Amino acid sequence: MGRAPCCDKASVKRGPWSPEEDQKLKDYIEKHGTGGNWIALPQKAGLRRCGKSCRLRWLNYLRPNIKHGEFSDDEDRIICTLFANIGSRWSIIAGQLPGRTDNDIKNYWNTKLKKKLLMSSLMLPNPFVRPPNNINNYQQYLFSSPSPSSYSSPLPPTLRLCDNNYPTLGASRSFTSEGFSNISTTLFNIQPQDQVLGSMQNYQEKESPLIMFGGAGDDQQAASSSSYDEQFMMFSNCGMNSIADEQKQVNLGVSSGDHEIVSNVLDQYNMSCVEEIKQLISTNNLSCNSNLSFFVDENKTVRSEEEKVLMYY
DNA sequence: AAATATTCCAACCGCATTCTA
DNA sequence: CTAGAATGCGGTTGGAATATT
Repeated sequence: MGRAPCCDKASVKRGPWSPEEDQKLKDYIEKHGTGGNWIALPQKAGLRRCGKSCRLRWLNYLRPNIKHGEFSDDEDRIICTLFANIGSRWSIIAGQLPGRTDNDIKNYWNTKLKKKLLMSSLMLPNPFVRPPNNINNYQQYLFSSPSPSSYSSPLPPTLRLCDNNYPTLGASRSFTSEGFSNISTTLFNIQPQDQVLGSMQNYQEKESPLIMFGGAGDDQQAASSSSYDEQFMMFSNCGMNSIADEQKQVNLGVSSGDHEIVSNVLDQYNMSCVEEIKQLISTNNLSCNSNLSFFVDENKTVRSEEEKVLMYY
């Protein structure tokens, strides 16, 4: 038993509003107001529409002083700050932005602002502060951490390293119609003051998968966001999930066919546990965009755990 | 130029809350 | 006080517009 419909759907017009319908609704409300009864309004206004539909059309489009078009930086900041604090309470957020409707803000967030945020990493905890040592679940930490409103600016211009200082190797190959080219590598020695995302983006050929050794946390975000189609591999002794006990961790985001390149890089740089890792890579049937994590525990046993590398979207 | 994919947003849907008889 | 109606809200979707292949 579902809820009774608010109107007879068969006798009511649906879909986009015509200019004539808009005019009728506008004229009626300007002359008589809503009368506090949306259900009765369409009939009085001579519209074959559901009352709910009329209400929505009026509130989101026809009522005076509705602002359409580009959102300003200030509006972005307000939306970001409020979203970080109260989540998707669109009507409350809209209340802080004169002329904007909840629907408009919701759409803007879902289609544009969220992506913008991802790139600027607003949703990460303050990158200048290393996470506490006693966390064992980085994802939990991330989502429960204090709101990013503690930022001096809600939209930091770039990511930065926290207080780590890892030599970081980036390796990439270009992707052409002939297939993948030979691997090329670059060694970064990233200092805490370096702008990681910026250097990654400068380095990374736009359409290349990326392999990275070293780095942690936001380096991983940088790798994922600056790599082609999410194809990146990251080998780190300080990963997203095991900062607390300082287990070695290898985070991999690999696409199928990458086994060879991984092996080559591992050989070339004489990583510890190379054999175990290579074994895991070859025995796991890695598919495109799959993400695996490998942990090396105190007994130097490599353990694999399939998990999504954290992405905030 | 055509086909296909992606983006965007107005509108819909159904649940939750508030109102009112 | 209570049940049913009305309204508010946020997630989802259809399809037009635009971009890409």
